[in-house]
Amino acid sequence: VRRNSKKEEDKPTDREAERRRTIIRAAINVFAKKGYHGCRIADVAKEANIAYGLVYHYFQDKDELLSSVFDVAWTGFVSRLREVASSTASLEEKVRRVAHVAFEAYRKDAQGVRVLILEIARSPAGGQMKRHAAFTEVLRMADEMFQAAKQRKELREDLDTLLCSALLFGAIEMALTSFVLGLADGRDPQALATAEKQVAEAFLRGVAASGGAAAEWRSEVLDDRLKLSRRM
Amino acid sequence: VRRNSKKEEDKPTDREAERRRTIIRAAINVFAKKGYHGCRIADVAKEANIAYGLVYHYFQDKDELLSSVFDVAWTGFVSRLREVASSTASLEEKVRRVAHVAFEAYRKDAQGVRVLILEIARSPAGGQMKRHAAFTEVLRMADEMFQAAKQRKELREDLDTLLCSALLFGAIEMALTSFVLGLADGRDPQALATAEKQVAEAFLRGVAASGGAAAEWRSEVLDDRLKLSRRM
Amino acid sequence: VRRNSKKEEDKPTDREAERRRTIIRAAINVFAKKGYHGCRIADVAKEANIAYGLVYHYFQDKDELLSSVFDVAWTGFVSRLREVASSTASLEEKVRRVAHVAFEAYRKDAQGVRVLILEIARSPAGGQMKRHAAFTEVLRMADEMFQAAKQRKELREDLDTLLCSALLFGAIEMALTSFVLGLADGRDPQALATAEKQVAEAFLRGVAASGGAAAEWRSEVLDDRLKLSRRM
Amino acid sequence: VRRNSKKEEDKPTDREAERRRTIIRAAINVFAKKGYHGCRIADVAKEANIAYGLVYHYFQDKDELLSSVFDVAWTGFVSRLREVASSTASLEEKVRRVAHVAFEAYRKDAQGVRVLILEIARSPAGGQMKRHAAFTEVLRMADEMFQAAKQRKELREDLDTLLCSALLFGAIEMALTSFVLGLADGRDPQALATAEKQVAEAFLRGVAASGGAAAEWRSEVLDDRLKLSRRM
DNA sequence: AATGAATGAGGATTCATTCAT
DNA sequence: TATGAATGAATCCTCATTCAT
Repeated sequence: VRRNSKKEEDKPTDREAERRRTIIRAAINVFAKKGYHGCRIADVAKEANIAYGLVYHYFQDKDELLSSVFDVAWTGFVSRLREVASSTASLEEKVRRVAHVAFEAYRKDAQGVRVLILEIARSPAGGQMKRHAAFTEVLRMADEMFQAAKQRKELREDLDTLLCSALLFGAIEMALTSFVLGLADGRDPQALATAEKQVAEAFLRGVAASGGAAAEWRSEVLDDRLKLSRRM
Repeated sequence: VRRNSKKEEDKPTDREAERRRTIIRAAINVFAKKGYHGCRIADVAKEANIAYGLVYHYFQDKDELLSSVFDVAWTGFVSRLREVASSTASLEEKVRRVAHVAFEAYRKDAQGVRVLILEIARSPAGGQMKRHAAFTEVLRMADEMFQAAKQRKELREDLDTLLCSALLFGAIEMALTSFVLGLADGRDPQALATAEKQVAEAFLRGVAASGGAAAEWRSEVLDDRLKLSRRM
Repeated sequence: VRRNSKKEEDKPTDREAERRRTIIRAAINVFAKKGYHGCRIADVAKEANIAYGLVYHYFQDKDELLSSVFDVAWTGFVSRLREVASSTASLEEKVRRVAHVAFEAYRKDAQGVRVLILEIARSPAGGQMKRHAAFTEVLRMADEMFQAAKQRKELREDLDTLLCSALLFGAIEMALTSFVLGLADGRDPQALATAEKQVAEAFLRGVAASGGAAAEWRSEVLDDRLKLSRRM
Repeated sequence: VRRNSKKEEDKPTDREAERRRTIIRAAINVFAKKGYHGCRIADVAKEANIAYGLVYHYFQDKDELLSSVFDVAWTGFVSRLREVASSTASLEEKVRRVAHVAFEAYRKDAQGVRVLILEIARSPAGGQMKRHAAFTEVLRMADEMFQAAKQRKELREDLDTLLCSALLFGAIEMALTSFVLGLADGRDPQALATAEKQVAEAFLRGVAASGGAAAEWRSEVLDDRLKLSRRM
């Protein structure tokens, strides 16, 4: 008399989780189109093809929805980064993999990355430290990775590790931004592959042609700083 | 009864320009504190110590004010960049100077840079292409700079110039972001000076310790990409 | 297979009636805690430990539930009053019994009386004449009681009977209110007993010490009314 | 050149105060019609002939408006009561004056009293203790009045003073309620005058015909309480 | 009967913008 | 110019009610 598959008993929870995912996905799309603050609950509901009020069954309020969007978009990314950072590979390998994780995320869900880059990672300086913290988290994680690399002599001794972290993610982020903004063609797999490779390569070896005037580097920078400082 | 010297006739215009500047400065401060979208006209007026109705004498509407904020914060920066990019200096020198311009902007007006970085450069993907365009403009300018450098063999041949632009500004921006977010101490001049120097240096020479496993680099990246791609 | 005793056939109805009672009781408790308007269907359902959709099996809508709450709380009270009013006892006895009915109701179900006093008897002036009417009903009933008493010379000749009704119930209600609001301790049986006795006594004999300046009473009230009327 | 009347300089403040009063008056009217909770800001604005956004210039939110309504309606009443209670008149005189204050309030502003009686004095048990406290305040004030009277032997010795307070205000309130509800004709000045006089008179001397069966009063009440208590 | 997901109208509140002074 | 009162569209959120299971 009783229907007995495990599947059926799980369904209620599954349904709910699925709905939440649907709504979050809709929210991500709306973000991508209208931006973080232009995102109205009504838009999300319409995008998700559900009634307005239903959003409030699954999320306390707009803020919780927004936080969830962030979590979903961010958590997977961070856990993949952590995996790479904590591996035993060489620094070079790790850097390439970090770039790969970021570009792969873009390939899989450009929309999500768009939101991450344009809307969430930086913006609402005001209320939500969660994002702030999350952003910081990644830099710290990379910082540790570079510190370890420094001890293993894989990193130039003179470089600050936190700065290296900033540079790596800044480079990656801006590279993706150029795709997000349409300066480069994100639909061209070759372009993405090249960018991914070059980001890591340039980060590791620099952009200057070898044999260049590297020697002159330590010359006094302060002099032209004085000259320049009045210009602003 | 009325004195009619040149001075007096100029004054209205001066006054107006000054008022505009006052309001824009107030807007920048509010942005820095509350973020782009948390910025209400009333807040700006209060920060500028004027009645909020008065804002509408100097600016068509909120959008024009926002655009003006952007222009003020952006224009000076871009013109300084252009100056550097169009100079005859070597690529290395140019890169150092670009970094210097950016860091100097931060030293002069951290608040303004904060706004540029956290609020304006990216966010309101929706309405304002102006910012979009402006952002693009810088990347294109740098692109030309790198193309020229490539021709002069100052840039590694294998690197895409647009990507180099993205990397340079990504690195600079994220380095400044680490100050903006408080990960690094922006009040310490030494920290800023070091960061400025290292950003340029790392961009030019890379972060990898020389003599490292550079040889393995050209080995097949695609292989592990295949392995990794399933993990996401 | 199916047993078909009377019992079973009655049960559905019993069940339903019991459910209704459960829900109404829950509603009363919620009213007492959150007030008439703070009472959401969901709260009632939770208090009754049922799904909130189920409320709609037993009640047409919120209004019917509210009406039912009112009926349950009110009907018993009124029928007891009617019993007293229509008895052949003396006015004094009747008054004491009316007070007793009211205080006994409080002893049995302070929560219910609380609702009656604070929420239902007066408030939603708007939609529901039912309550209005019910309130009126009691005053009319008492009015008749006092008219009869007047004819039997048990009531002072100069007093308006409707006014007497208002005074009696006003006195009782406010006395209970002082318990409901916690000004007097409703958990102290002695306090309740005293209040009950004194309400009736004071209503019948007045509060003024006997032998007092009763004579001056008929003096002109209008005079000081004129003086006072300007002060408002 | 300068216009110099005091009046003009006061105007801004006056205007504001006047507006607030206008809005509060409108709110009172809406309350009287639709009840405390049926009162929408939009209704108040319409009643006051202003845009509803304007309400928010003068009041923080709905709650502050409601509180203000309460204050306006209550404060004057209480201060008049206090005046009476603290005077040196005899208890009888004071009681008459208290009744007069209440009835006069009704004559002056039946709508306001209606709101006080039907909506504010009791209802929103939930949020606002302000009203609660205010209600209590009056009872306490009267309590002190009766305590003093007791010491001067103007009050029957056996009566609890707090109970007397409750009875007095209960009687007055219910008498007014009968007008508010339309059971008695509030537009008939004679009816009001009579009610006022009789409320005080009945409160002081009781309703029972003199020479009645007063003697039997102290007979056992407990006996019939036992009998009655099972009836409920 | 019972459940709670789904719906959407209703109402509070905010804030850009206008306008009378 | 300068002020801030006035306006009302836009948007969040609540909650009574319906409905599929």
